[in-house]
Amino acid sequence: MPSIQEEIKQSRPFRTRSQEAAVALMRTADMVRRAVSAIVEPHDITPQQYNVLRILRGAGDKGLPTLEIAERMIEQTPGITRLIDRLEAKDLVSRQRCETDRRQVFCTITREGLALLRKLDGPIRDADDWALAELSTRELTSLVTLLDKARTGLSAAVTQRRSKNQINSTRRIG
Amino acid sequence: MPSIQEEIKQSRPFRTRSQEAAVALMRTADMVRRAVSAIVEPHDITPQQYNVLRILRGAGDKGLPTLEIAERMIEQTPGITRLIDRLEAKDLVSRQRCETDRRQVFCTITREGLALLRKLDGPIRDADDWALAELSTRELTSLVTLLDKARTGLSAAVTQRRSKNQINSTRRIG
DNA sequence: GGCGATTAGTTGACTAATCAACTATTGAGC
DNA sequence: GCTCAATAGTTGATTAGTCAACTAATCGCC
Repeated sequence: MPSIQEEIKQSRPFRTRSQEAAVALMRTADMVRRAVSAIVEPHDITPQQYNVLRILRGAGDKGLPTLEIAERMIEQTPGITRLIDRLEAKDLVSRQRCETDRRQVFCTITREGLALLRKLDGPIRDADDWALAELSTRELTSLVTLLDKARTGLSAAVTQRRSKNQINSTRRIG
Repeated sequence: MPSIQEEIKQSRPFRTRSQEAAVALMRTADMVRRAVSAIVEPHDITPQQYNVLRILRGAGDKGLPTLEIAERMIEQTPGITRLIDRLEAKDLVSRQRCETDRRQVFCTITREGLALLRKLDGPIRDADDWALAELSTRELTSLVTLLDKARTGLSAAVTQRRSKNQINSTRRIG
């Protein structure tokens, strides 16, 4: 098994365990991201676009307003408009302005979008299962619990930089 | 504590625990990435550029060849050349062609680069510690162990798409 | 020592992400 | 019902990431 120190060939060991944990977390997540990428890219969508389609399938027929989708994404992005532009261009998503509140635009997954997801469901589930096959059910539960706990602390740290819309650019004065 | 189901407001629960774990992993990693980003961006470097500087500091005076850096990065990227171009433009890194093997280019961190890292060391360590403060030392150890184990399975799944150089583009025929 | 294969890295063309600034619509208070 | 603030989303300009194709240097080996 690849200890982190070995894997990144860092000469000195980690100063703190939390630093080691943070690096392990990021490296593992990157591998998962690339595994997902390898599955969805042959169908000409990115992992983020896949994420949007999954969210919209979960949302059902009435769809969701654009920024609501952005909030639910696994990786937050300010580029939600153009992300959905690209999905709309491929006819995987359709948009319609809300009549009761004309500021909002509801996005819905199309038949084509649903068909694409159905093709990907099996491979993605298999990949997740196989990728994490090293871990027992108990270990998976434990991992999820630890990650949930970590996010509790992190949500304080990140102080929810994007309230709803774009990042609120807390940059230095200079 | 925010259960994942709640957090992403997914109507139906996860089909498998490994899927839930994969999502928890990615969401947590994204939060860590943004926390790091919030610290390093005011100094006009990206988290990836920060990662390169850290690697080069670890490598010492003799530096490292370009692609060796790419291999050690937390998030793999094929754009290593231009990433280092940007660091060189800011005088944080210097490059020098290797005399014994003129194909290689050794990259070294500059005095300015080291000075920048010194400014960031404290805040980054504090952020890691504080962010993961919800977890006890035992829990952190457990988390690292579980993540290491997960990567063992994943490295088989991802089948090391980039051997050394760029991604070897195993794309569909059509 | 010459020739094909391999390795190291760069470049060009294209796509995607980012942030600020903008329009359109709604809500709140008077 | 008018004005000011807030919300929802888009657009423009710039920067960064991606992949294929390329150059240059070295290696294997006959």
